[in-house]
Amino acid sequence: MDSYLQSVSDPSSHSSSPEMYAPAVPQTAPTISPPGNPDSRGPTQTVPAACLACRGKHLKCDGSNPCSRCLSSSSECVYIASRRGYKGPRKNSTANPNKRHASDSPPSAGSESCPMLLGAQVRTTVPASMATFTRAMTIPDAPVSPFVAPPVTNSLQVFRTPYAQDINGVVATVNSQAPQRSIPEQCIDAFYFYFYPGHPAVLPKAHIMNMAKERNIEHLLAAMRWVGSLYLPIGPARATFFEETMRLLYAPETPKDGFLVQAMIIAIIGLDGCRQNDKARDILSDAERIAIELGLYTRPYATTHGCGNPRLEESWRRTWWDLFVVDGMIAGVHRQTNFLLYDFTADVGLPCEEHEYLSGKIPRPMYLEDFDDQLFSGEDREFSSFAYRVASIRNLGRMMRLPGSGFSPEESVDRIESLLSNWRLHLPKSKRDCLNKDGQLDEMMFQAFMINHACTIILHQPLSQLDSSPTRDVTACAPHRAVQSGDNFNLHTRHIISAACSISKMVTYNVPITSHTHFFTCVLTLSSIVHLSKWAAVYFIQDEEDLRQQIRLNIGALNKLSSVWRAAETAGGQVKGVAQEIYRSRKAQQNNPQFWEGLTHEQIRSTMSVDEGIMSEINLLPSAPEQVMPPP
DNA sequence: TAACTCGGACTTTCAAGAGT
DNA sequence: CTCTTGAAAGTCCGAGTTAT
Repeated sequence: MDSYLQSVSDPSSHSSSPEMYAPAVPQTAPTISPPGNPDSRGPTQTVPAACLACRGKHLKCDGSNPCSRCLSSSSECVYIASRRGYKGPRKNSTANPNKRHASDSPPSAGSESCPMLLGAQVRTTVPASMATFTRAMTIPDAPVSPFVAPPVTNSLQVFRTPYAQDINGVVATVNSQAPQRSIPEQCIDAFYFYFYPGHPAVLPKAHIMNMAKERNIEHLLAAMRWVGSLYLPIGPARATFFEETMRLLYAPETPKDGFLVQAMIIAIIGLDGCRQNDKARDILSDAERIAIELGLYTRPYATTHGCGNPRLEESWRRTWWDLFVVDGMIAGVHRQTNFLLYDFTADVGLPCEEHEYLSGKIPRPMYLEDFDDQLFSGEDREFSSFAYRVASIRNLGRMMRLPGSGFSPEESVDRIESLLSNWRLHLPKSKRDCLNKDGQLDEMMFQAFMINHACTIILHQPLSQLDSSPTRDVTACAPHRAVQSGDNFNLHTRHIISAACSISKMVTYNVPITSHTHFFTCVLTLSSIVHLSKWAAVYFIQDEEDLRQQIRLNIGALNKLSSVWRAAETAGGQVKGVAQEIYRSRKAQQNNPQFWEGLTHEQIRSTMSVDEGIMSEINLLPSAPEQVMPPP
């Protein structure tokens, strides 16, 4: 972090280029102030930087903030740093590897810089310097959005299909007479539409915009813009948003408060999805430290810092618990951190239901002790979906604290299985699926179930009958774990197959798959490992058609997710590679007449046809990306 | 006729290499 | 270190298109 801070905040660290960006552009703000004094220029003089709205429309910008055009159209006037003249990092950069360039394309996120590829990689203690970021990381290829017109000759044209988001998840196309929305505005909209349902800690949009008028939360807005931009094909602006986010997170002027923790959580998830796990973990550890220093985990924090605003108080409670959940998810999927916050005794209130948060009718919070008490008292009180999500991730923490964390004694496995089953059994009727009362997807319950199923697989796989060695190459989310033999073969196997099927079923909820948390990618990969292991095991031949459908669902989902998250692209490519290997191996086996012994003609024909079917699904996946990232 | 779109001329900026 | 060069990124004029 220090090297990054220095490289960003200390202009003297730039040996040959004194400024990060165009000299005419001040570098102190994420949305930079327009340069120069407009009065000193003649009316026809070209301004050094036009705002995004004017640039997009090819219109003259007066350079003030807000510029006259934005002022008259009441739209957000945003200036971003210029990348003019930049042609990639200097070739002889070895002389000063820490030097940061205007749009420093971070080095390839190959196997070294992309821990998702090598889950077993040991965490580095030295935070990555800014020089380790690649532009490829921040700009996934061909991001798509169902609400944005497909790319046309002029890439800016796509932004002329604006959309707005009703906070309940309903997207309404903005009526064509509404003022045009700037790219940053659209990124914020994309954040709220795609990302927010999965991590609803920050204030709802209207309230965060009001907050921005009173407080310095530019770092939070920058993080929201960057993550929102991942869902939109916005070109170079994304790299700028990313750099501004990273700079502001550690800028001296950024206040160390709950908003910073919120910004960090957003950045952590974005980085993790872009396969920058090292950097994500660095920020996670900083976010945890700051959250603990602030006392975010204590009951009084919300009221003390809520300014008498119940919604803001709720936002602080959500911030702690979302950090808690993200810490657990990162530990669970990569198995390189240890879910630090699990051991932290927090008495902060549990979050309320989403509709209550959005409407502002915030009930008095319930607490984790209430939750634990009701489990033992036997009374079935209903808690919020967020609370069940917290409870689900706590089970993951308990599982991770098992002695000998890889291959636990069966006794311990049984104990954790009881916790997982109890969590499911004690759900109130309204929470037994992922749909709310209106039949809409309840993303908090979705994640709660997702975590529960993932725990089941992680817990039982080592003792299961399925040999996962054919899938050893699938390490996109976590290192491969060899299967040990055990006495309870069939029971463990049934558990993981059932969980893998449940995960595949979760793909079918009728919402954009990219609006789920990006950690769903890793859970899909877990599920795919089970499906592929099952396919590789000849004795499961009887339900291959179901298997084919489940693999198809997983692959379709990974394909969709890869349009936003590079991590999904990697996982999908690895799943494809393994499937091809299994297919080749099956074909080789099938050449041996003994393979077909005892099977009817019909079974032989069906097996071969399902194999072909599975491969045709698999081939829809892109191949695993090269170790060295291609330029964006 | 006003408002909008966007091709493209022109300008600015940077990296790289040559020269001092 | 300065100067030159080539190319990418940026500004915004103005012709063409669309909406009112």
